[in-house]
Amino acid sequence: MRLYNTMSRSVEEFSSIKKDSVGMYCCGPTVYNYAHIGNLRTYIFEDILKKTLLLNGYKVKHVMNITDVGHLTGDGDDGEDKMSKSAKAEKKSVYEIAEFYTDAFFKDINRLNISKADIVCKATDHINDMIEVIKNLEEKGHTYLSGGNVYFSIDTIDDYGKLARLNLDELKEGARIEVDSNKKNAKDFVLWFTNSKFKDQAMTWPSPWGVGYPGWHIECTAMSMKYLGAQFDIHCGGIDAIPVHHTNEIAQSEAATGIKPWVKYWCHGEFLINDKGKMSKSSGEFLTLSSIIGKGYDALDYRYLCLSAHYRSQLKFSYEALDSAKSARLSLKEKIKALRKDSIEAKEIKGEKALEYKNAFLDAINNDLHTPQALAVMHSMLKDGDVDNSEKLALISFMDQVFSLSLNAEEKEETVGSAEDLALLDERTNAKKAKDYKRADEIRAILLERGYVIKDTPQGSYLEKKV
RNA sequence: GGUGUCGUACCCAAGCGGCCUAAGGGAACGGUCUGCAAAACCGUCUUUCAGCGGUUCGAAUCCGCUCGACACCUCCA
Repeated sequence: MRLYNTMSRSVEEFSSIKKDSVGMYCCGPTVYNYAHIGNLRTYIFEDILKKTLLLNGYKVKHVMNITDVGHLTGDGDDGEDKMSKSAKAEKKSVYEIAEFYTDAFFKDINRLNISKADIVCKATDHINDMIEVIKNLEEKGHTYLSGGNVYFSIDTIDDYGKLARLNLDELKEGARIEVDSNKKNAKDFVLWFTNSKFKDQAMTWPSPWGVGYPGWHIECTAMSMKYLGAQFDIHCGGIDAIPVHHTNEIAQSEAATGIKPWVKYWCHGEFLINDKGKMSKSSGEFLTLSSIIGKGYDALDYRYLCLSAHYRSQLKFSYEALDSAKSARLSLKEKIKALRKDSIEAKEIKGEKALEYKNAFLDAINNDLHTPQALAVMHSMLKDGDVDNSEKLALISFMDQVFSLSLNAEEKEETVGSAEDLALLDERTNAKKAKDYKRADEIRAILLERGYVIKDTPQGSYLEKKV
């Protein structure tokens, strides 16, 4: 399979460090608020990547962190700790806040059919691992103490900023925030704080440098290496992580181990945008999964929408687009249900035409996760009269291993509607037989009002929940 | 101020020098089916790829300019 590597800015043939197994680390959420659907887009992309690797026969060890220790708010160095801020606003302890939003996050992930990481690790459970990395960096001379904090000195390495291709001379220091005067180089970053900028820093731990808390990047370095080793295959995240977070992770990780490259493939998901630009937690308004579900959409409608665009291009969110995804997904399910209604069992994919579709699908998905094309293959396949129905079902199941749209889910059908509703349906059938269309239409209207749509087939009529 | 990315038909979105007189989906409209609908199926929305100019035998795809959108240089997916 081929995969775009941000490090090389090109699509590369993927090969794992260890034969047949892949180590994959994905930056997880900071749990001080609900994830918005833009955040979720990245996890959907990572899920597609993981499932594509699995489909290609790799064993995947997928690690994701939960950032439950605060980061700064949007107000630069004077800001409040995000966790503390939420805690204060909701009158809960920071740990309660973290737990609450962690649960909410996994609920969202689950509704989106995103498989949970094999190892989910919390930052607060790994403070000692972080301290060990910082000690290591200190011994190797990559750090300095200033103003009570431990900083990483980027001038001690010669390839800082290689991932983002930062041109250090041209960056405008302090363009948007005031430069921390304790820093030797404006791009240096904190590994350990003892001198908190926050008045009521709630989470602190003892360390060789005093009581304090870790910097913003060290957790991913410490935890990824703990679970995946000093060198691993894939590191994912949102595209925004490239210039600062991932750049700093690379700096401190490679400085700590001396092994380069620390990570072989860097994969980043693009943003979901709306007419005002990207959604973001710090700029206030954002859409959560629950809010769109509240508007009558299924979480998987959103997943479908994400799959209809390539993960490396921005996706314009609108309700019109979401409606389109919803209709597409529903009609897909409808067609598949019709295939199943003929009581056909999914069988092996053997037919020449069916194999062509299977390969076309693999070509698409293995070509840098080209989900839009893969979806197009699926649609054409369903329309193709040369593929028999049982093979269609088998192909759907095969493709849905990656799509995860629950397309072929055996739903408890038949029993839609109460006994009373079904009696009405019967009455309508009889009315129709008696050519009493007036009564038949009345009943259809009544059932529609109760939220059911009648589907007439040669085998009889049945009810379906109105959508 | 610096650095990038992008602008595809009504909407979302692939395509990145010839197989493009542009995938796929959605919406809309027409037809088949149906007592009428719904669903399904078939067809139409397609000489056009922000605009202008250039390179080329050939451009949506490369180059230049203009206009517009977005992102990063703070935390952010």
